[in-house]
Amino acid sequence: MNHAAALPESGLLTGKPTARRRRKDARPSELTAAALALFGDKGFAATRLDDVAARAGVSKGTLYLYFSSKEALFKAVIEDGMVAALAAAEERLSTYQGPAVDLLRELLLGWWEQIGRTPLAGVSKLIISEARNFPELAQYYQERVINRGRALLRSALERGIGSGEFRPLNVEAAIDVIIAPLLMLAIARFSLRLCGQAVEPETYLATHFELLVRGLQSPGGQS
Amino acid sequence: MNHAAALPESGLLTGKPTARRRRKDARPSELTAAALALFGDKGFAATRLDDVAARAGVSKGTLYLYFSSKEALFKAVIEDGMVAALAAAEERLSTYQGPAVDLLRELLLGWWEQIGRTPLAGVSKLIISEARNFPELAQYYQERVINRGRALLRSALERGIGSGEFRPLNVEAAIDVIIAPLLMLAIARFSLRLCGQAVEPETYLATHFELLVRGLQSPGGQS
Amino acid sequence: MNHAAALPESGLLTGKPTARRRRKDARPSELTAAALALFGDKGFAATRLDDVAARAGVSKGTLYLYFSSKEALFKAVIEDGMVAALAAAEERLSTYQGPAVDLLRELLLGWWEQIGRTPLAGVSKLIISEARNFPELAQYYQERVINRGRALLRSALERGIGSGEFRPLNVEAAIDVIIAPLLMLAIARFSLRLCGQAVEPETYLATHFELLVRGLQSPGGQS
Amino acid sequence: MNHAAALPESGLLTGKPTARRRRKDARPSELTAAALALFGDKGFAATRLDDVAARAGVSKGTLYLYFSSKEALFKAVIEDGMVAALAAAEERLSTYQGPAVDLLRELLLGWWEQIGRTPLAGVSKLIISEARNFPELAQYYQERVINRGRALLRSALERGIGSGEFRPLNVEAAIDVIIAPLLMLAIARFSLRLCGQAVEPETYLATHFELLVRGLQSPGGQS
DNA sequence: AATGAATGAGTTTTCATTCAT
DNA sequence: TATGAATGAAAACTCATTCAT
Repeated sequence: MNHAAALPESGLLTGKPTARRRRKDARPSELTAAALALFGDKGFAATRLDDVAARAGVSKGTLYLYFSSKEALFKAVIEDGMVAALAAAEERLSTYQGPAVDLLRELLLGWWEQIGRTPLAGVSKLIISEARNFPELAQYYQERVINRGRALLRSALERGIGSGEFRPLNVEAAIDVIIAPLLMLAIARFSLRLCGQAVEPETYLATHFELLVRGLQSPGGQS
Repeated sequence: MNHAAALPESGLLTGKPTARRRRKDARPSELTAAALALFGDKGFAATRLDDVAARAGVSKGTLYLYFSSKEALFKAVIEDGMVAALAAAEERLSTYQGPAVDLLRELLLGWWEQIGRTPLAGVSKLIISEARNFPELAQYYQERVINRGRALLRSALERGIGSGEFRPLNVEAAIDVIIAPLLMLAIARFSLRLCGQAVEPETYLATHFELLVRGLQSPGGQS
Repeated sequence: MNHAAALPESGLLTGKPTARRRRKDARPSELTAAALALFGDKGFAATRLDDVAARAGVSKGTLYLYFSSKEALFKAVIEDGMVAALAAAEERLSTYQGPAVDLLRELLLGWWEQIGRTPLAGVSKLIISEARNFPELAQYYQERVINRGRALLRSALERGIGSGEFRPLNVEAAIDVIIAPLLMLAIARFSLRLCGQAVEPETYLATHFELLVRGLQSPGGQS
Repeated sequence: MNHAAALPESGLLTGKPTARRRRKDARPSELTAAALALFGDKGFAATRLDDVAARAGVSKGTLYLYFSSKEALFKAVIEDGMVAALAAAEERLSTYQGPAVDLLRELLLGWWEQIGRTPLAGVSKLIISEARNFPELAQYYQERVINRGRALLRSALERGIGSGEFRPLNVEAAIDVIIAPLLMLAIARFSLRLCGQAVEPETYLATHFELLVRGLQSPGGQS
């Protein structure tokens, strides 16, 4: 379902590396990108396919060459977003070995760099707005993206607790509390200035991190 | 425009305390309540007025006796939500005089009791989802509800910093970081289980508060 | 599914015998009548709902108040046609007791009077044209209408053979041969002048009957 | 316009008997054959050119190299069918000199062998279904095919009446009555099992012939 | 006040037709 | 010649809004 997978050399392999062919391979991701921008802005139901097509620079009929319905386009948008989000997470995941505090910082800043400040952030608002209208898709997203992100945080927290850096606490609840400001930052870009309104994202993230670290540290910690 | 203002005793005051009269006065808020439930669930565009009418137990035409358009109904839903939210805040605001930490706890728990766990929480998701489609309304909400909530938090933080309970920090950023987990808790009720999925709301809020207090406290504080 | 069933007194029974109510009850059969005329003329796919609505004197949206899709309308057309055809057959069926030859004449002429020369004849062309596109409906029609008509003919033939009026023959094949000219007469009204072109339907039917009776009679019969 | 005229030896005559050349010449009739199959099955409007192209093993664009529009393709299908039907009739027509009864049998069986049981039978259903949508074509078909077939039957009947084999009757009406079972047999192959359902085509035709001959014979005939 | 049948403008969807390759 | 991606006009379908009752 990920149409962006067309590698540069695919033309060579399939034997017809024409400009037209290259265009066709790129089309689906051009279309989902245009759709993401509009769905993220207006929501699924309020977005007209005419506008998606116009934004992508094609005619309305062309959308139907690649997606069988508006709903199929929506699903592809989310799925492409998931693939990209997972790839971004993959990169951040690395095999970090330092202190848990530093790992935590990496996760927060890495999320911002590779998701929060990119167009992918729109997927967050979209999923939140439309989850009830597309329950299976929402569950899939939950399992494949959200739970995976939570697992990254969980391992950082557990490592910190294990090493004595962090005090013992309810890890699951803490994960949610840590994620919430990130999601709100992403959402705010496509909605109200609910948070991050008065400050730059970087300042906001720094404050989040600072509060967090102090909140997590063991009482007799490195204060 | 605010139909929720119809207090229970309005019938008594106007001298016609019949069931019919009370019913008539209650109509608008019955309609906005039904609309809030559906708008919060599906979003504005995806909600049909047929369904709103059916949920309120009236005919579609009746909606137009009270609201001149779907958009007017939407605005009334938000405005009713604002009035109720402000009334709830009013109550919490009181003239609390104890330690800033206790005030902070009161704000968080009071929000949960009077907004987060009530149907009003749906307004949060709705505003987030539709802000871009109704910018004036969103701004109005921002000014009247969000900024007011932020002011409450600001005064608590500043009082704590002033008294030495809390360390100096970027207050505006901290406000956002404190609000985010609350909003996500509200949103999660009408969307994905994005957070609060594995734990009870009360546990979640307790963890949020605990992390927060430790994060805020002055280094040499009452540890 | 037969919307024409609205009896004159239905208004009384349901308590609101208003003109509007009477109209609503009559609508579905007005719509299927308009649809039959156009489907029979142009076929299902080539008929536009706009035209059906215009012929019925309503707007396109009104069609959707009564039928959930073009296909549902088509099915209602056929089903209404079936109900009417069966009612017509019912009447002809009576308890005829005379010679088989006379019964046969009654069946042929009765078919013409109550189906062949009425708008119901359009259903025959329609079913023939669209059977492959609506296989379940076609099978249902086959079972409920065609097989029932065949049964009527079968009993007439078997009675005649039993009484010695008719010579023994392959009854099933004979039924088909007898029906074919009737169907072609119906079809011709909505298609080419394939048969019955040069002669009046009554003359055509008389010739069919005459050939048939002579073809069926026992060699030593009533000559 | 008649592409079926490409005889097998056309390649030889033009001096380029390569497979490619033969393929090229055969294209139009491959396309009309594919189109006949689908038009006969689904009707003109419900058939997509995509499907015609796919069935013929070419791309959609290729259709337009040979036919300027869907309607032109339809006309070619009918015209090819007419040419083939007339050629088939030509053969049967011969200069038969025996008894009229035998001539009649030859016409019925010959029709079955050379039209009824071949794909040409599809043209009958197609013309019946689409006559109203293509009136000029229908009239052309009527004049060139139907009337010619009727003329064959007419001459057989008149010969029989002239020789005393058959009794005097309304010849035009009789022609229609004789043709109807043939057409229905053809139609049934592409539609409902309206007739011929319970018996084999050959049995059906035999019964038709038998009834017919007895129905036609003079009272004092060769019994 | 309340109803709900009717409307028609607005959207999605289809598919014959075109045309650059 | 052949292809198939792209188009856009036309058709199906939806639903906010109106209005006679």
